[in-house]
Amino acid sequence: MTIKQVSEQYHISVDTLRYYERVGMIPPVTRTASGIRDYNKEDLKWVELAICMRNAGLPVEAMIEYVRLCRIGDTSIGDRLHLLEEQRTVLLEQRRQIDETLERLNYKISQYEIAARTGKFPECRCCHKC
Amino acid sequence: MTIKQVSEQYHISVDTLRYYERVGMIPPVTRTASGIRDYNKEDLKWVELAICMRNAGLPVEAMIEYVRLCRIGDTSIGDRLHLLEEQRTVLLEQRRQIDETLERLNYKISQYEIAARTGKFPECRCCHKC
DNA sequence: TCTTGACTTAGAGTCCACTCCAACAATTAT
DNA sequence: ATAATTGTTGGAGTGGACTCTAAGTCAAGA
Repeated sequence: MTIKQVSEQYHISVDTLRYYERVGMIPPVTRTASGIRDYNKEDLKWVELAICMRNAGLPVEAMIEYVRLCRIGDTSIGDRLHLLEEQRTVLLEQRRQIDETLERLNYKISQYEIAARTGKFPECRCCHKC
Repeated sequence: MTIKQVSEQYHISVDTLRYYERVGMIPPVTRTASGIRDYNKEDLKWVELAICMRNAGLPVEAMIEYVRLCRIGDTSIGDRLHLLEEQRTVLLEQRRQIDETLERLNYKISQYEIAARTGKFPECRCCHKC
């Protein structure tokens, strides 16, 4: 699979795909005899994982470290487990923060909906007059 | 309340507090006669809101626009409601993405726990041998 | 009064995660 | 065969969100 096809399938730019490989966020991709990238199934799995992690906001650095650990073999299993658990903690905290903000947003939106209908804000416990 | 006290109370640097004000992410803060910031209750509410939004990962730009709309008065209520709903959509999508990544992470972690105990991976449906 | 520490601004610097560019090589279409 | 497209690299540029520095002002204690 060419870089362009991968780019289209995963809605990610070819520049970003090359960047991920260059910095080690995914292992080196399979190449044709003439040096052109030809993503195989496993390469795609790595791409998918990288995109998933980045979409959740995890740092590129963490993926680079994970890939590095994978490449040194079985002796790094404990370290890899530790890394994954750390990133899970980060995501759980991030989700908690999002939920907190969503609650605040929902309250503000409800006040604004009343304001939009009635022309003025109700008895508003909301911060700074909403 | 001085900038330093606010900085300590909200675990945010004084530089960031000044930056938020400078770019318009919060309205101008109350000052003493000699020009020194003296955050009052309402100023603090704005700081709190700004921090909450940023912690959830919402862009500074969105808060700037919200503050701008608030400052032009009641005619912007509809626009403010629209902005808040947009940001809520962003957060819901972000949370969905985090949940997806958490699921993947949890599966990988479970495989690694087995591997760490037994010394090798179980029949692994996980991508790239975990 | 003097020193110490906290405050002010404007502007420069940093870090992250891309994103773009130049110059060239390989493949595909006509 | 040639033109267009897609690929390659190394390196420079960008945008977002801070973070730091310089040069100076203000306030509280000895």
